[in-house]
Amino acid sequence: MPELSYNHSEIEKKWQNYWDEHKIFAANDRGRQRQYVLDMFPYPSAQGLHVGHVEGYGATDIYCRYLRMTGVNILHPMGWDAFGLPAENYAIKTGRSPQDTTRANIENIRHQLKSLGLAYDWSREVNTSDPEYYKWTQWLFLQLYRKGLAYQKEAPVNWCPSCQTVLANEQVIDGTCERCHTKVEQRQMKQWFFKITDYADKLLNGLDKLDWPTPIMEMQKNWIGESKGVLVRFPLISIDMSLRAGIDMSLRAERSNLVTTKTGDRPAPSVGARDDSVDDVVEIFTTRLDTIFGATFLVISPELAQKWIDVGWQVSSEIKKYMAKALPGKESERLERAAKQKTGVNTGIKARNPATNEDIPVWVADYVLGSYGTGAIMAVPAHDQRDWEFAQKFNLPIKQVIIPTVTDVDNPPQKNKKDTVRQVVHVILRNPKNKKILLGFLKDSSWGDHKPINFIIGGIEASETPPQAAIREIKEETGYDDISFVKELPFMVSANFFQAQKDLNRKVYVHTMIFDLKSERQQSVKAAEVAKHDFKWVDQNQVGSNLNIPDDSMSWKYYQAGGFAFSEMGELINSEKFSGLTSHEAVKKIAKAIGAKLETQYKLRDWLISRQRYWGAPIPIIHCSKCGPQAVLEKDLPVVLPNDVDFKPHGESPLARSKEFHRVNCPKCGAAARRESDTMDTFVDSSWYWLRYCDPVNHKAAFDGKKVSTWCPVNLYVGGAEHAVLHLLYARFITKALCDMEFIKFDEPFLKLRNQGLILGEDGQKMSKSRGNVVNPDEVVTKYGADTLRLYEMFMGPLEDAKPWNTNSIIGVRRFLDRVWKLADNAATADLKKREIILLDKATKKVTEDIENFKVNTVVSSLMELSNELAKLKPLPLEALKRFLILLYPLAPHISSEMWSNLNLKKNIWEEPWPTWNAKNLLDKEISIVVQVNGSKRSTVNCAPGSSQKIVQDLALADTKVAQYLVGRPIKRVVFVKDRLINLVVS
RNA sequence: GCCGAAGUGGCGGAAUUGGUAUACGCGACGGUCUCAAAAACCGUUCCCCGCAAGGGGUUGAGAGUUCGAGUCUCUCCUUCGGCACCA
Repeated sequence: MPELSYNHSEIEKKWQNYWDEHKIFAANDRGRQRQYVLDMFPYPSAQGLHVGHVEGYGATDIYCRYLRMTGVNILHPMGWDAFGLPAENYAIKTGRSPQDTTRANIENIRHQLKSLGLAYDWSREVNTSDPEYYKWTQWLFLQLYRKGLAYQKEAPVNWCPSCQTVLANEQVIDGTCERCHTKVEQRQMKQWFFKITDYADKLLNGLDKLDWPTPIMEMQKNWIGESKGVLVRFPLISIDMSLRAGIDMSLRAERSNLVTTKTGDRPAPSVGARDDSVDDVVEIFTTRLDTIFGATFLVISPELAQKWIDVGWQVSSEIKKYMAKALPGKESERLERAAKQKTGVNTGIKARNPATNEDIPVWVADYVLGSYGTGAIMAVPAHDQRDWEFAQKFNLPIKQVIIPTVTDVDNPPQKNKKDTVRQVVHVILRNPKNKKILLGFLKDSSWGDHKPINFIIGGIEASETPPQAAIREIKEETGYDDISFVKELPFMVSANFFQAQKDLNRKVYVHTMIFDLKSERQQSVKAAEVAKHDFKWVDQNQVGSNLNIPDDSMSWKYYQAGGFAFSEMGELINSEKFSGLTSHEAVKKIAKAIGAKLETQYKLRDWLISRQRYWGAPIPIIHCSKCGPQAVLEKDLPVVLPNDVDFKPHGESPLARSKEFHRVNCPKCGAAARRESDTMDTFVDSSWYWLRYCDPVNHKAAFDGKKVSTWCPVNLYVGGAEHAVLHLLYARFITKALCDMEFIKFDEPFLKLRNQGLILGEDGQKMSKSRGNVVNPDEVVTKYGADTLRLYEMFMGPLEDAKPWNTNSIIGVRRFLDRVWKLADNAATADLKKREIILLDKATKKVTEDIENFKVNTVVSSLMELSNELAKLKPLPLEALKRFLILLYPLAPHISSEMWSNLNLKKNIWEEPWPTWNAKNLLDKEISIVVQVNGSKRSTVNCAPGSSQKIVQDLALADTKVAQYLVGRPIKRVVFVKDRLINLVVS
């Protein structure tokens, strides 16, 4: 423990009280130059704040204190994300009501925040569990309900058996509950959803104009999961069922809300609405229409199969058995099972491929999801890995329709040479006795340095089949004549290269033929052939490293893997008149030819917001047996949580068992009705809290539009990255919805976002109670002070990085503050010398720019460097000390306020304007310039800033260290960078 | 498997965005003060050769672009985060 030169507890408390009492940080709605800087509000947990909070909150505090001194009026509020499960679970265990524990936790955390000296406007505090707040959360629900953006439906939902409630997709992590990591089950339940899918495209496009970290934007993009493709209708043949009335055999009608096209332009329900369908039709979605000639079967999801059964499809017992296994399954388990091994059953139904007019079998398999696209796919095993695996397992035909085109980089096609196309055979000749493969090593000098090593190669003559050509080439080139044809590799490749010997560019289509040697009998080979290449038998596992032409490398890879799906784009083959087109061209042309419809699909699902729990905002709906679900009248809000309930979860909300709560009259007909007993996901509360800060005590509305436009959208938002697809996505959705309803005038809530990284324990692991590596910020504040803790957390490294805590390192920061404290001992009135002004102006520039860019770690370094320099000055001019204290103030506000007040000046330190610097002062009188010879540093020379190349070059040439490198080597070139370096390039 | 971020001393990390790599701090070592210890202060501290002057090497690995690469390009390796049968 170091000796402390100042009493941090005393002075920190003193200034915290002063700021509080004088309301120094209250935001002014009428101030000019406004900025809204927001922290993600905490959940008031019993554990209180952790050091991770301090990092993010500290960073915004520094930024705000700095901005205030530059004359900006800041809104920087704080509040409580107070609803949620832990309080309720604690109530179940102890019987203490969530209201009580939450209140106590808030008291504690508010105290912690104040003890860190964070400059919040406490008059705007919000608490999402306060009826004055959740009244407006319920109001928000009603607005969405009226707009058709909140709806109830029976659907398979994620059920956490431990939390006894449903979860949103975003809250399921690796098939487990994000809270308790219990495996999530699927249940069929009637639940409330917000129609976030209506905004899929807007949520995606809106990202472009935001200043957000790339990883967060990428995560949102992936979560929204846009893919552009087409819908293709496959007529069904020989389906054995009683309904041939033109029913759209896809899941689309039922799930139309999930297929998002343009907002407000959703497909009409199509059951019975098709007048053009002669046969029943199954519609599939594909992004690879270019592969349709390779669609050798069709797969429907168990969900779609069930729908067919529901409308009268008579199925075999085999299918029934499969459905029983595949369908009711909990989806996570189903996926797990399917990942290991594909399963499925042939339905016996045929579908007509509209491109080939071939009839292909229709299978049911659980690797096709009922919840995406149309619930049915065309399977193209040659070009899709999943279809490939399925085809392998069930012995279904695989037809290659896309060919990869490779270019031989060693012998690339050349400009102004004749282009030729030909069909060729490449032969993999195997010796079954020793498993060796015959490779040809070309000797022909026309190939230059890059002599091909490849299989036996030859052109296919017009009169030949590929196997015939292969036999001929084997005999001609190698003399082996006792051979047997095994098969053609079902994978053609195409290669482009320049053939110097013939002086032309070749594009070849490679048919790879596999042959076995029956015996080693060999005929003699013509001298001309012998001169061209050597043939060598190469061990099977050496083949890959020997081959040096890309087409054979690729074929060999395919051969060795036992085949794979080639899923990249390429050139079409075996596709009738579309053969020869690129994938890209083919999509449009085939779509036009078969009448496929362009469509965009999203992975995003609607937001499930009901929770079967107590500690949340009740959903303001009344169920009337006559009138159906009715919105609670706005004048009757809030629907208040009853206090006297049994918290124990039973799979329905505890509220359902409070008669007093659920017995109501229908607001429409007045008859006895039942109040909705589910509460809302807490992410609904937090999706709009930042709006309430602008007008926190409004009793008549959620917020006043004018007050919101005063501050919003939020200029800077700082918080953890774990909310990437939760809170941050939901808040954007709610903002867009409120904008469309004209409650607000902007459609993005947070213009600039920064994430603080995780603070890890000293062991480099994530902090957790079970690991025992949790650091309590209160202890650090008590021992070293809030200024030290704030400074240390900033000094650890870049804001957004994950950083391990190191208790030892804190001492360095505290030592720094102790030295700062002692600076005052040497302070005296004295004029600043030129050198000192340069020092201060340089530091001012660095600190200012780094704060603006959130590079707070280097701000601390700069302040340390500056204080080390100032400590050498005896006496230390008063103006220098003042400047230093101002620069330090945003980071360590207590010590700098105290030292400032000790100087007996008129104003408080935070009332001072932020210092500026004079660009002229940033230059030293003399600077050192690096002298390089051929790019290596050899010396430095000193000269005045701005010196010309001539001056610097003369100095450099006069330097003895440089001279020794120039002996006998004339200077070819000189690179001169003003004020930085000179590089002498010699031969 | 796919998407993203990142690899620099014993450790946390700097590097004016292509121009003196290792700032600042921790730790370690040596010293001052002390009966002693702690604290504080001063000095040394990337690696190798050398008594020294000096020289050589070094930013996960390998190639490339450039007068010059931690920084740009490609390939690969490792770690972390996200998604994962999304057709």
